[in-house]
Amino acid sequence: MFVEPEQRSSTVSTLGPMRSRSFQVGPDPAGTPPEAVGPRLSVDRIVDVAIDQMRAHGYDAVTMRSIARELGTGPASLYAHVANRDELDQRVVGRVCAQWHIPDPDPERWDTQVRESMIGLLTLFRANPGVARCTLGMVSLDAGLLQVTDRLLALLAAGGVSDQHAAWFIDVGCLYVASVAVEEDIWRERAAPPRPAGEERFAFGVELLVTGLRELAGD
Amino acid sequence: MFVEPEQRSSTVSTLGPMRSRSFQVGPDPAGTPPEAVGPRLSVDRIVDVAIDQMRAHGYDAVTMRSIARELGTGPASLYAHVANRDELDQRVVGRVCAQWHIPDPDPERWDTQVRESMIGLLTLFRANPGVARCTLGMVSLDAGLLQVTDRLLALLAAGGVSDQHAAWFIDVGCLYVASVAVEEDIWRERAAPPRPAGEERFAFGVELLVTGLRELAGD
DNA sequence: ACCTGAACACCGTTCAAGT
DNA sequence: ACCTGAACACCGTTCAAGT
Repeated sequence: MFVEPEQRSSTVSTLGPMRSRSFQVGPDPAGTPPEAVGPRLSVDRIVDVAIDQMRAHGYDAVTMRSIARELGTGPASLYAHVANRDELDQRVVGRVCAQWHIPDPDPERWDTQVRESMIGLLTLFRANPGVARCTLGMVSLDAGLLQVTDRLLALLAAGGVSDQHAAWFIDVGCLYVASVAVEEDIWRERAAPPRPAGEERFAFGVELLVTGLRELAGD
Repeated sequence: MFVEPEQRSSTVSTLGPMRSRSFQVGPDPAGTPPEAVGPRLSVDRIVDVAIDQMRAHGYDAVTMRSIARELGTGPASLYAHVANRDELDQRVVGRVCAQWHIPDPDPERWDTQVRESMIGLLTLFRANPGVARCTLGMVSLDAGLLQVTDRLLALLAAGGVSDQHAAWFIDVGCLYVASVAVEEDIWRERAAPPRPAGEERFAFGVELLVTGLRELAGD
């Protein structure tokens, strides 16, 4: 399991160590700080590369060293931008989950909306193989989900779910989705065929949780 | 994160490399093969040490090298008994889950028995910190649970749950229990106080799953 | 068959030094 | 402040050699 020489797409790989300020294009009015035109390293660039490498080669192939290599530097340079590997993984989850769309609550069909949201998260993990594995080391998925937690809480509140139950449900639900995604990643890496009836199995788990919640909120 | 000199309990640490056949006690009739009296290394001894070290120092502190060190040999020696680290982790889970007690089905209160079984698994993981983390790399917990899966299926059958739903429920249920145990391990390793209301939170998840199952099995 | 020492090809992280 | 080379203290695994 190693990272190949990388004939990956576009821009990133063409940015060698010789990139300099003189390549600047467009207006550069008086006070534009240097960072605005793209410093060699940044948290965003590091997270970008981490996600790209996970998608291309799987979670295990991504290391501080492989990221640094692609950015044309040594591993030590990354530590000016992220504290350690754990923080990097957390930021990767944050970046991906920021794309998670949760609808405005419709009290008539809040449970369907919850089901759809959980499927949406799985879809996101499937589009970014390896990222789900980053969540396993985290104490709680919530840390990477601050942005969307409020919208999820609103959805559940529309169904009459108490704040406490809602918080616990989000915990359990995200844990379930992430676990399924991690399993799928492992199968994919072993080049095993996707488990038959995988979709039904996932739907059943979602159904268990939502039905349980509807029932418990009813009384 | 390193393994301390080990002032661990009883027998294991006193078995030095000088252990010899002459310590044999009891009858040794004609044909007893040498393995019967305890070879220096064996899968069981390796798994024993792995579990002991996880309990004492956490999952991350246990490596092929730390296990070999305690057994008075080098890491290469372990590979005569286990194929790799993944297989070792799987055997650790198998050993611990073999202690999982699942009651004979009582159709009157099958759902309570399911609840109690899930609490029983969490109790087992709590008694063996670090072991839950071994399950995360496994494709499915089932691999380490062959022994008890049949008894769980019987329990669910007594509640009128279909075989397919039962299999899926066991998957989801075990995944949930293991995830909660892993979270608790991480908190413990960070010396953080156990999350307040942790017990209630776990019970809520169990309740979601069992209520959902009862409802879905009802129709 | 079982065990070993030594090596291979890696890790994450630190640190003094440079700009 | 940001970046670097070199080093530290590890990993899992392999392999030729021993018994």
